[in-house]
Amino acid sequence: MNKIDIIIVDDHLLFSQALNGLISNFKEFNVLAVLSNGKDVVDYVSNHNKLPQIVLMDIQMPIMNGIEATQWLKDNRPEIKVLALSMEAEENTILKMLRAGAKGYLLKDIHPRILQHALKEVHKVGFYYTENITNTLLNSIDKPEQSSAIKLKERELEFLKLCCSEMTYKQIAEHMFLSPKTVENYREALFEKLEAKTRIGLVLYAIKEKIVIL
Amino acid sequence: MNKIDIIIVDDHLLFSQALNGLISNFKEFNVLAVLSNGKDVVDYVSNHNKLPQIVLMDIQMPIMNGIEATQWLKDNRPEIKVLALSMEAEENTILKMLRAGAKGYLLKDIHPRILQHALKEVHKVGFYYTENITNTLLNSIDKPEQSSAIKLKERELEFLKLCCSEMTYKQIAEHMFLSPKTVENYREALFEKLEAKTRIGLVLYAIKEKIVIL
DNA sequence: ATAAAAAAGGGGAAATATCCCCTTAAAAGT
DNA sequence: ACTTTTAAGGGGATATTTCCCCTTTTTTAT
Repeated sequence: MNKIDIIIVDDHLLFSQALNGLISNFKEFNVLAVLSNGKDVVDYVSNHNKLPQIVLMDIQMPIMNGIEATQWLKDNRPEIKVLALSMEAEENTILKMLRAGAKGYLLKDIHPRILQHALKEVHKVGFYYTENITNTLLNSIDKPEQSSAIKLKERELEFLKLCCSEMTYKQIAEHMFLSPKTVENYREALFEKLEAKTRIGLVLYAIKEKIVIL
Repeated sequence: MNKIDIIIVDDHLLFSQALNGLISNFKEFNVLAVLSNGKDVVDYVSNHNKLPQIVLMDIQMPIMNGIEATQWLKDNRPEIKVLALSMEAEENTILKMLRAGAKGYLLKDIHPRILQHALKEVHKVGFYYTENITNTLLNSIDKPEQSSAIKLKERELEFLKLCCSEMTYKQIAEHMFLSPKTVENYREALFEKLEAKTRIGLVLYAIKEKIVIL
């Protein structure tokens, strides 16, 4: 009987190693590699002949996160199924991950048996969506405004991040090598896009959307 | 040879089960139980004769968190050593956990061997402090103000929360039934206490300290 | 009881932020 | 080739924030 090859990607070594042990005990599966960030997956897939059938992917990781890595796999190796495994139960994150191509989304507080079942399903039918995830999707349909849909340009993002410091606009301008007047344009553009009336509003948006992390 | 009895406490079932497998493979240890929050530890310890020598404790858990559970153990069963195992690397959390009586503090991204070594050390000499933790302690000594120790008065807190909205100070004054000039006093007092130079600084503080939740 | 601290309010000035409307040059789309 | 969009910058006015120094009344400590 052929085992299903799996790659585990998680930056918490203790977790990924423990998971390795766990999955290796499932008779259907073989852990091909345990990697610690998205970049490692890209490298692995680019340099090995034997590829995994399933990648069990964390989301928050350094260098290249799970969303970017999943997108890359969808674009370059669509035959590899990604199953997301994260602690993050936030709607936005789930949506981003699914849009990037994940075939399922599990939370880290599930029972090992669920993981085993999910892996088998992903292999057999190509996906595994829990009730949890489905509900989240339903919720996000109900709300008209999906905040994260607002796309900011590189420079706007840079400006927004700087707004979340105690710099004045003049200082921000210097930092961005722009005239204070140009920086004002950025401010006004963001006020409109993000429906903010003051700089505080920009800061609140940036933090809510995790554009800046505190 | 007597094995060292351990209890694992973590609300992420997948992680705790995987950890269980991992530790059970270490020949020196025996996993007595896998529990999912602080309250379960208190119940377990209260109702069993065979007690663990070490509790491997997560921090963020529902019902009763790791800090409270560790404090309870210190007060009621001081012979049981608690080794904290968390993803949270924030200074405040580490300090709280150590003050509550933890004999060490590991991050979840360590190598399994470190965990094994830490458990052995905790059993042998009673504690295991990594370089990481020691540095954090040193840092917190260097800064005179240990953030969460800053105590704000009721009214200051109310004002601070309002600062985290798009209201102007004049509007905040009306809302608090104060003159704009009095509100200015609050602002200046908070600038000093929280070492902020602008209102943005106040907002960042309030969010960091979870005085306002986004 | 009395000194000290806290709470409330103020004057006046300079710096910043906010608003609205406008110009020019480069880039992108068609 | 031509229009549209974007990036960069400006003028000028008003509102808000920030700063520093001050008074009065009420609370709190000793």
